[in-house]
Formats: sequence, C-alpha cells, structure tokens
Amino acid sequence: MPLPIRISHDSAEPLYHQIASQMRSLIFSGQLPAGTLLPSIRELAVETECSVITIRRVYQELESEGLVRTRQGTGTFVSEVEADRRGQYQYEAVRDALKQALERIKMSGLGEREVRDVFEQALRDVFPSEEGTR
Amino acid sequence: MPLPIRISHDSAEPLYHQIASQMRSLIFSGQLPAGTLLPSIRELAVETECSVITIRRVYQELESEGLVRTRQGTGTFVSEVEADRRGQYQYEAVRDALKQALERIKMSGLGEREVRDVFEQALRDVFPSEEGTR
DNA sequence: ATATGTGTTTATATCTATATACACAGTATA
DNA sequence: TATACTGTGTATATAGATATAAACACATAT
Repeated sequence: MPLPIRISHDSAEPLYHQIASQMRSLIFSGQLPAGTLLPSIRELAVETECSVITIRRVYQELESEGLVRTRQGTGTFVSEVEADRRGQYQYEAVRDALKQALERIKMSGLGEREVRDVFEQALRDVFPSEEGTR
Repeated sequence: MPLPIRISHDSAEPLYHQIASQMRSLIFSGQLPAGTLLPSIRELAVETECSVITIRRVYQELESEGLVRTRQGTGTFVSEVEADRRGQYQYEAVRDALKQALERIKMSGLGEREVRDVFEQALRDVFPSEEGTR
C-alpha cells in the first residue's frame, strides 16, 4: 500500500526535504503507527519518481531523529514517538505553512480582509460544511 | 529605501529563489513601478544577509524574464511589464501558496477548530494589528 | 546453497552560495 | 581636460548541498 505522499519536481523545496517533511507528518499524526513497516527505498523511489539514494537519505534523516529504525536486509520501521512531540510538531508545521502562505499573499498586494476571504473559501474545501459545526 | 523583502536562511527554499520570487511580486503588483532604480547588488546583499553573487544571480534571472534591465556601472532598473502578465502572476502566486498550505493542513490531521485558531494567530503575525482595519 | 528481497557504499554530476579580483560609468577635482 | 575616486555590475575559482547510478553487503525464505 503506497504512502499518501505528494511531491513536486518543480518545487524549489528539495526532494528529500519534501518527502521527509511529509513522512514526519504521517508519523506524528499517527497515520503511520509505531511498528509499521515502511515501503522499501526502491518502492518509495518509484512512487515519488526519484532515486533510491534520495529515499535512503530521507530514511537516514528520520532515523537520526528517532522516528524510524532501519535494519539492513530487513527494512525500515516506524518507532515509538512520545506523545509530547506529536501535537507540537503538527501545530508548528501548520503554523509555518500558513505563515509562509500569508506572507506570500500579502506581498501580492492583497489586504487583510481579502486574504481572509480567500483563505476562508479555501478552508471550506478542506472542511466541507459540517452542518452542525456552527 | 530598503525593499520590503523577508527571507529565511533556515528555509529549504533556496535564497536566490526566495528573493527572486518576492521581487517578482513587488514588480508585478506595481509596488516597484517601471523605471525604478533597484538597490545595488551590494546593498541588497547586506539587506538580505547573503552574498553579492547571489543577488547578482537574482537580477540576472529577472533580466532574462524581461522584468528588469541592468547596465554595468550604472545599476538595475525595473522594466515596463504588460498588464496581462501582472494579474496572471499574482493570481497564480496566491493560488500556489494557498494550495501548498492546505496540503500541509490536510496531512496534519488537525481539526477545523484548531486550524482556524492557528490561522488567526498567523494572520496576526503577518498583519500586526492594524487597528483601523475593521 | 541460492534466490530475492532488504539496506549500503562509492563515485559523479548538477545546483546553490560564496570570496576575491576585475571592468565599466559617472563625478569630483586638480 | 585629464585623472583619480567612488559607485555600479562582472568574471573566475571554489566550497557545500542535492540528486543520481552502479556495484556492494546483509537477512530471510526457499
């Protein structure tokens, strides 16, 4: 089963960074629970249309952060992660992404009101009108 | 007068890319009208805390896109830009910035309430309390 | 044993960022 | 009117980060 990862080869953000970042989210959000066997570096390389070495680097980086554990000849597994780090990471990731987007939008000349409107509309796509939420 | 440019040395996005991207916005949005004399590469290098060569590269890239015109010994000036390209670029810039942030939000697994809270916080960071805006 | 799946190492190309020394344009001034 | 000065951009060489290919080594099941 392929991982829900979306990378862009046109983006200025380096490939290994995009992949690592998204895998952190998957792990911290619990979508990849501790013990899960990750795809082999070759599988993930195909899936993300990049080289095996790049994936290898991602796994190494995640291992150095204690998020995964890799064993030669066997595979790479998700490690146990303290609850503390979970919420913290997701919160900061979203906060940074939002800030960056807002900076970008502001620079285009839009004012606070317009930025809010644009974003409000976008949010409705992500959280499709749950009637009872109001 | 320094340009309203904000770059991050920690970001995964390359320096020259951050700078070029923001200068495009300034030009396309009309905040830097045609004929404007841009800061010298040394000034902008100091302002952005990067090397002269990096700024030079940015100016070269913008020149190759027809956005600026540079003359040795004199300086770099903003060129005339067709109205067509303006709206187009700004629209796409906003659209892409939003898209990226939303992808990140989806992947985080945070709920609507939390996302909205984070958004308000980020919005305040980017638009520091302009009292009269309401 | 050996076949097939893992991860690993080594060498290489390209991209990003830098420092240093150079060349041109305009201005002051002798 | 020369000429030196000070500001511009420019060229060359180099270091580090990013991405790759190809050959290697380990683990497990036949």
